[in-house]
Amino acid sequence: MKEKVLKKQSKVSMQDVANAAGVSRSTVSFVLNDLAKVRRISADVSLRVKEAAEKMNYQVDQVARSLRTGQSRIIALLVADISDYFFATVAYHCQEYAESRGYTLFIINTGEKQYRLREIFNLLKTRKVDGIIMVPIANIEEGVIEKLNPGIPMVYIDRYFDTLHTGRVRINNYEVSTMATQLLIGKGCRRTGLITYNESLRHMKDRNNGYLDTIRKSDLFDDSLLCAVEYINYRNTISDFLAKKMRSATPLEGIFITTGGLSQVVIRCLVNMDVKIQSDIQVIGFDRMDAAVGVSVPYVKQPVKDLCEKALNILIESIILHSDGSMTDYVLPASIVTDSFFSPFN
Amino acid sequence: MKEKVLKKQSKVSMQDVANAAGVSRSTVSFVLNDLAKVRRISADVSLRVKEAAEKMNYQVDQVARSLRTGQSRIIALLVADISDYFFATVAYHCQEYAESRGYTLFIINTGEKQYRLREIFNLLKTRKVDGIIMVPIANIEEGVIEKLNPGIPMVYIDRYFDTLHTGRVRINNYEVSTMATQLLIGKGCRRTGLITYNESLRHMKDRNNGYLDTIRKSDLFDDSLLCAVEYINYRNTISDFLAKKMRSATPLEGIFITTGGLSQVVIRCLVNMDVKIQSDIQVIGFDRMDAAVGVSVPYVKQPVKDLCEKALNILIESIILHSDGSMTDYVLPASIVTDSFFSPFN
DNA sequence: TTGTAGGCGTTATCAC
DNA sequence: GTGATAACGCCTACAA
Repeated sequence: MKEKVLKKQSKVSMQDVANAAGVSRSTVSFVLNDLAKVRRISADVSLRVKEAAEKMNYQVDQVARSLRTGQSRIIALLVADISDYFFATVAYHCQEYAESRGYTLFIINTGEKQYRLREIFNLLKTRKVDGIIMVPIANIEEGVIEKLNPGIPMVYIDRYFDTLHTGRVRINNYEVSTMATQLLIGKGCRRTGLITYNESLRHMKDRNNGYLDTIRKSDLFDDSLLCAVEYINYRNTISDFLAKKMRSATPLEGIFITTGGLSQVVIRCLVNMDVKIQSDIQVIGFDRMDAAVGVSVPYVKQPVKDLCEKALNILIESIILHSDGSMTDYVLPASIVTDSFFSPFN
Repeated sequence: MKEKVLKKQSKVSMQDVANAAGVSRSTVSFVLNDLAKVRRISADVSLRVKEAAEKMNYQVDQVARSLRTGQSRIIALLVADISDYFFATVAYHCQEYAESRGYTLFIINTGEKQYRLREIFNLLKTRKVDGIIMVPIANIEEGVIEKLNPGIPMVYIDRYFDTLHTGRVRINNYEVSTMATQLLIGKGCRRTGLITYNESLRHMKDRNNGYLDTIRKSDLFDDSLLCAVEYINYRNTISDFLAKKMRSATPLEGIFITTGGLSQVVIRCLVNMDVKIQSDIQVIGFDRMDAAVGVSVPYVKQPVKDLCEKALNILIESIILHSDGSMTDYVLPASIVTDSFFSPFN
């Protein structure tokens, strides 16, 4: 007979609970999955099952469940660089919120490397990951990611493309850059520079264009004040640029910087050159201002926590509704903070 | 409404490959798991199977495999705070190395919260995670973690306990703190303070004791120069401490700081107070010195990458050998760097 | 209202 | 040398 009375080691299976409660496996399954009411299982039996499960410390085998259901209650976060503070903060908030929604977060570091994507997507597929939150890889071509994704619901966060391929959550990059630039102009800066990445992704183009359009509108455009760097060796590029511009007869009066990492470098260079921020020069940075010691550097503050929650909300909804392509373009407003001491994020 | 056809396509199972190759599932399994030689399967069949699998883009279903084997080729990293730069760097390197060893890394944020551990361990157990790399939670009592761990191989990284409960990888905290303190004394600092956490874990006690023993040996001990902070509100504590000590008639001449986060705060406070680092006061910090703009602050540099690789090596070995308790205490030497500009880690 | 049984895709133990 | 055939633990029609 196939009565599975035998217990394997210390592992408690559903059958064990069923035996203890004197019911069948299916009854246990229904009760523990809160389907007792739907299946009209008696309160008596229900209680007996729950008590037995509790007493035996029964834990659902998620692997077996995944195999059966094709789902995993796992969401993957594909982040471009986990050692970057901004992304690490994204990871933190996604983890917190995913957990509160009953999902496990799987943090994967793409390292900005496109060649890894195929393998990563395969992995996620074979692990039956339910959904993906992704920070697109720098300078990747439109459509590449979607082509590799084997049908897993996905939402972009932070970075995005010209076209809306899939749901995405982001800040109002263009508008906030406009505001920042206006702020600098309003402070009387006539020669306002831009330090940014040479990047094809739209979020960066939006930040750049917010600056450019505003500068042009005020007739202050000067090509030589732009510094668009590559991802490699940008420290030297920035250092050289600033040295040249600050030593000029007509030095920079203001700078807008489009990412947190670049802002760090700029601040350090300026301090190194003994340029007094907020008096010699006006600066507006992006994200964290850890490098801003002794001075209060205004910066664009992204609502990271809200971004993460929204991204997960959209993703989870499309997982539940099986609506593969939730084409939402969710925009949260960023703000400009003028005192950054000790609280770069929140 | 979207079509579900896309989803269906990539559902090629072992049976499909077997059919295509005209063999049985088991043969396919043996061939693809490199057991062809052991099972003495003909080169002919072997090739046929491999070609079929390739052509159909067959991917092993990891969930089904896990259910069958009880393993997952997943390693979990339980990190105390993923938004901390040091730990984010640990995560980065663990991910990279785990991948190169054929494992997937599952990054979990404990958030320093002990009450989460039970649930997390259950999760890992039911997902059949093969092993754990853990940064113990701050101020947790000895033995608590081991009691909750349901038998999953584990290795500690960075932080550790008095007793060797499980394999661990760490730096020579006591020795490097001693070196740092000697360095300060050597520079002529007679009043050298310590800024550290009030923490029961051994790694911190080692850092503190390295300082204390050295200071005492030189007869320079002064209780009032110690600042041991809690994890909450430490910024104000430090700020107040420094303000008081620097305004004193006999101000601090040197400071040793035992973590990266604290170092940041100290630097910022000092700069804010217009204290000139390296002339008014000598400082040796820990880990990253992003806050150190315009000055070169010496700091203790941990070999993060090596720590991670070693931890994974030990863990994977004990997974493979089924040797639950690899009681290795692996110590890597940290060094003291005197120029921290632009390269805090590596 | 509860129980039976089939199957998810793999691996492993047998026979042939 | 190769192929049936059990498990692994769970969910869920479908019976009873």
